[in-house]
Amino acid sequence: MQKPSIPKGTRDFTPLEMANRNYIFDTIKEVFRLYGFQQIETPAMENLSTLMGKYGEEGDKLLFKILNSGDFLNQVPEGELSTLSSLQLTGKISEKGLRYDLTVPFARFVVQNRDKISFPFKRYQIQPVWRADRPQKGRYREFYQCDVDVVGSDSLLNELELIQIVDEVYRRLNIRVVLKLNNRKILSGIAEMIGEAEKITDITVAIDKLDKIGLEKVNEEIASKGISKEAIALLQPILLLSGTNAEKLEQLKSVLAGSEIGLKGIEEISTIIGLCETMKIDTPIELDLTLARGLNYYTGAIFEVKALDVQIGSITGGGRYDNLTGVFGMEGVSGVGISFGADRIYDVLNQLELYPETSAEQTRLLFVSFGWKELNYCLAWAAQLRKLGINTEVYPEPAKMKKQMSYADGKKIPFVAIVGETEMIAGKVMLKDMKSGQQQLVSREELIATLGNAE
RNA sequence: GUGGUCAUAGCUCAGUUGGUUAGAGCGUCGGAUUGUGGUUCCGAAGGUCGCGGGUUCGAGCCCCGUUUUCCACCCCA
Repeated sequence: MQKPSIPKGTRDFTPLEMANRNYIFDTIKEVFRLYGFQQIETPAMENLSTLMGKYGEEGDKLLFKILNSGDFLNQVPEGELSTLSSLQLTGKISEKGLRYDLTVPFARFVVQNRDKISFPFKRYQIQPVWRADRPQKGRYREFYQCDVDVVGSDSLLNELELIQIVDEVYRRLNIRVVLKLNNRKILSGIAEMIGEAEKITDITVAIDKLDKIGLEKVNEEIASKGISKEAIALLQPILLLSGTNAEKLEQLKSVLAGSEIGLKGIEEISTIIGLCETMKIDTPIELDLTLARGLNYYTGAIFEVKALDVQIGSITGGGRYDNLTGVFGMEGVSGVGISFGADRIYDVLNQLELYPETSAEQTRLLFVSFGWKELNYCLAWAAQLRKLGINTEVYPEPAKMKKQMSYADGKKIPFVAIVGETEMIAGKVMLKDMKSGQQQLVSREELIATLGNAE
C-alpha cells in the first residue's frame, strides 16, 4: 500500500475550511458585484506562447509547463536530445502551461472576445493560479486570486473605485489594513532625473528593499549595478522622503521638477488621493515610493494592501497597465486592476480568529430511525422540509441509536427527529433539541414551525 | 535557484549513552446502556519509525544519499 500524498505547496480543504473560504469568496464577490463587475472564467491551462515573456525571466521559470500528450519526443530532432538545453527542450516537448495569474489570461480574453465586449469592460475572476515557487509562509504553489479589472478607460475614477472596493472588502472582513500607493511614472521620473533611465528596474528593486536592509545597503546595491556616485547622491532626498502624503508630494515635486513623466505621476497620485479624501475612504492610504512591484507591465498607479495585525506578505496588489493587450495585437487599451489573495486573507482570518458563526451551510435537522419502514416514512417528511428550504438529512440506514445520535452530535446538527413504530402510528416524530436535550412528540406543522422560528 | 530545518499510529507528540516485545493523549471501533448524543468507565484495532544505502554483534537513535515539511533569501498573492 502506498502512502497517500499531495504535491508540495498544495492543500486539501475540509468542510470547515471550505465554509470559511466561501465566506471570503462570497464577501469579495458581493462587493465586486456592488460596483457592476461581471464574472468570467478562463481555462486552467493556456498556450505557453500566451504566458511566456509576460512575467520577466523569473516568471518564465516559475511557470508550470504541461508535457505534450502522446509521443512528446517526436518534435525533438534525431540525436539532439542530449545536446539541447533544458529551455530549448521544453519548447519542443511542451506547448501548454498552467496560468500564473489572472491578468494575462484576461488580456488574452479581451482581445479574443472583443466583439462580445463593450468598453469600459469591468470583469471579475476568481480562480486558482499556479506557480512553481518554493512554498513557505503565505506562499503556495496553487492558490486563488480574486481579480477585478477595468479595461478600456483611463479615467482615474477607476483607480478610485478599486480603492473603494478594497476599503469595503476589508471593512466587511474586519481586517485592519493599510493601502500603499505609488506610481510607476514617478519611478520613471526618478530614473530620468538622475540620468539612468534604463536602470529603472534595478533602482526600483533596490528601493523596494529599503525597510528590509536599510539605506546604506540599498546604496551599495545601486552602486553595484553600475550607477554613478552623482546619480546616487541625487537619489538620497527621494529615499529619505518623510511626512504626510501631501508633504511627500511637495518634496517630490521639487525634486522631479525637470521630469515631465515624473510630474505626470505626481499629478495622478494627487488626484487619486484627493478623490479618496472626498469619498472619505476609511482605509489609511500611504504614498510609498519603495513600492515597486515586480511585474513589469504596470505603467501608472501601483497598489498594495498589507494587513496591520499579521506578519504576512501583501494580501492584495495591483496597478494600471497601459498596453497589456498590445502584445496580443490590440493597441491602445488601458486597464487597471487589483487582485485579492484569498489564501493569504484566509491565513490572516485564521490567525486573528475573525470568522463569523457560519451556520448557513449546516444541516438543521437529522432524521433518526429504527428500521427500513421508518426510513421510508422519514423520506416524505424530509422532502417537504427541503422544499421549504430547511437543510435536512436522513440517516441512510437503521443503525444503532447511539451511532446515529453521535453523527448528529459530531456534525453539530441542532435538531434530531426520532422515528420508531410509536411515532409512525401517531403520524408524528419525536423532535429532540440537541442543545437542551429536551424532546417532544410533534406533528409536521409543529416541526416546521419550530425549525422556522429558530432561524 | 541558494541556505537552514523537520519526518515515529488517522492526528498531536514521547522514546534515556545505540540494547529484549516502540509508548501516550486525541480520534476510530466494540461494550457498560438491544429507543437517545455531547460526560464517565472498560476493552480492541491501528506502526516497513519517510525512502535507499552504510557503520555495528545490535540502529527509531550514528553516517551518507534522496524525498517531504516548515522557514529565510530571490521573487511574489
